[in-house]
Amino acid sequence: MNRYNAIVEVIPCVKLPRSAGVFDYAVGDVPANELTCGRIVNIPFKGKTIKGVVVKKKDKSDFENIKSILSIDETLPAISAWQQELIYWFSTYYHYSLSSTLSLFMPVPPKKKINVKLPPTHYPLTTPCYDSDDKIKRLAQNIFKERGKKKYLFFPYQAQKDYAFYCEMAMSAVSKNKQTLILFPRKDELTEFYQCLPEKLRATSIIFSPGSSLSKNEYFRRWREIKNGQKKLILGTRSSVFALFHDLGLIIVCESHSEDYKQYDQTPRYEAINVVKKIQKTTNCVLILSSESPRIEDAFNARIEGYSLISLGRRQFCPIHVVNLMEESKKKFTYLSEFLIEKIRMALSLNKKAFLIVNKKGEFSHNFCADCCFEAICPECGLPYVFENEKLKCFHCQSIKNALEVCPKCGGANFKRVGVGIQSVSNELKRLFGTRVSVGDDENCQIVLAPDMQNVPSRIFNNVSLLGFVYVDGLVHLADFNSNYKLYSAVKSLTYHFYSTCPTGEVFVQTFFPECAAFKYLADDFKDFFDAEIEARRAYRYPPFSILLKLIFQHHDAGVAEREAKELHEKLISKFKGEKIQISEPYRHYVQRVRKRFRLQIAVFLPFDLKIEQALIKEVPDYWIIDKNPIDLL
DNA sequence: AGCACGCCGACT
DNA sequence: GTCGGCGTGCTC
Repeated sequence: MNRYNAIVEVIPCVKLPRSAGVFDYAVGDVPANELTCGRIVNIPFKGKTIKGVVVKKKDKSDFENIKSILSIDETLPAISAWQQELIYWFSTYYHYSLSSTLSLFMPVPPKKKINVKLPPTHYPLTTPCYDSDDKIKRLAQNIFKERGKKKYLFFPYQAQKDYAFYCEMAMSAVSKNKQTLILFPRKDELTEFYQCLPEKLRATSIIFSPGSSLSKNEYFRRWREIKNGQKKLILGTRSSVFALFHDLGLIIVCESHSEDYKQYDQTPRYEAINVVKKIQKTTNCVLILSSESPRIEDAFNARIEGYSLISLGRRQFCPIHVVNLMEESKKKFTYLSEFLIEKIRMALSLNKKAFLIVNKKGEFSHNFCADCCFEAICPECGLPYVFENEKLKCFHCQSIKNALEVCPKCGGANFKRVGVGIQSVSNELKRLFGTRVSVGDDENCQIVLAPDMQNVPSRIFNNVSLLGFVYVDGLVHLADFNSNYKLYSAVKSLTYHFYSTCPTGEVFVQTFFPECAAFKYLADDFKDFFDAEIEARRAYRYPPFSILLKLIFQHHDAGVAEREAKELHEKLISKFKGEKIQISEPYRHYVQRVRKRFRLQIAVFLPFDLKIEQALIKEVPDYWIIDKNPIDLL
């Protein structure tokens, strides 16, 4: 086995644990000159035949019982150099094995060709197209003209105009025969955009996001169309960054502040934005991050790397008014300020709707025994029961329990229900304005309440003239490095969609904490919020001033989980003491049990030194979950 | 990660 | 006497 180049290193296309590396194979009967790096080959692996990618040729292997490559896959184009670089980067950056990373980028080809022709997913054309104008055209042309300038932060102006701008950009790329990727936070936003695509773009566009609506075969077919360069405009959600693009000229990330770009509940816990940033570096395509409130790390990074800031204009008369509930409550404690009530009354009198956010479900958020202060807690999740419909409900696990009649601690029967809830606000509004109030979208109601800011479809703003944030203070109480940003960006984003539909409307935000950074800068430029936030993060060495890792271990036995976490913590402390590394004590997740398992977490703050990071990760067993750049530390 | 192998408890 | 629970170990 010492023939020159007789051995190749192969990344097998299977999911393997973090610690797995590349695998050696003998060239065997395959013509060695065709076996170039990047070629996709069929290999025997664990008794099965699977695909793999050749990444290196060498003379000998340290491994004893080495198997041979079966054949080269002639039907699939090779993985190009920049794509290999991307796969290696992803693997090291997110501490995810090369094999697992490869299987993200390379779907399994269907076993045999099935010619089931599904009718093409048909979306009706709602509005004809976006109307572009000279200003939009000029901006789009300038971007492709400017030599050297590749990276942009785009500050949205008005949804229809911004969409027109994306189309112009995509059109320019198509005319240069380059591919464009446009990322959307969710499928809803994607389809909304797709519905209004000009015919010329639609003909060369392809929606690339896996899910129930897309069969494995269809997904593979589209993957190959993108890889071959047959389609030029790729629309997708988070995971479409794993398409292997043919000749990419442009990436646009819509609403880049969205948490949906981070896979925070499943391994690998990656960020689509960091992946496209890497793609930009390796392909040198144009990258546009679009958001009124870009992620702090993106804004910080943009400043360092000299991103250009662009926009179609500034909204002149669309302010956000902050209502100080602390002041209002001096007269009488309230979650509904007289100011806001008056604004609702005005909207109704003009036959307009009011859309209100109450970011707390149920009726009352806490149930106390008035005598001994015992609070009813969900035994499964450890979170307070919420009072709703005369019952106790846990909005985390959805369990329902009869309301307590006697206190289990002191035997008293004297309960008090406190705290805000969407139901109690709804009841209060019904009392004030009659029955024209609904929780959730209802055509017949003039006052519509919603429990969250993320899942609000733009069409809901039709005929709405007032957007009110009645209660969003919940996030302020959470002691977390990112909660100010979460709150600020969510309010900004919803306001943008509202003003896009209703430019003459008004926006009000109620809070007991008007001095909190999330509210203080709402009416100002993003820069003002950013300057305050970045200083806070610098002071505590939070990202982007360190690399933050959240290490997670879960087990159905609380004792086992605690012991395991303590053990790893001690090991890490002893090995990395003295380095520029901060390691938190193990702490419990804010939900006591996640899917019946106790969850322990350790937060690690690292310097920007890959060697140190990898040395630390080496000590973390495969069964621990690693969340790099977590969206919170809760 | 995912799947096979392996060793003990509740059944026909 | 078997079916099946999930603890341990391995993939060139």
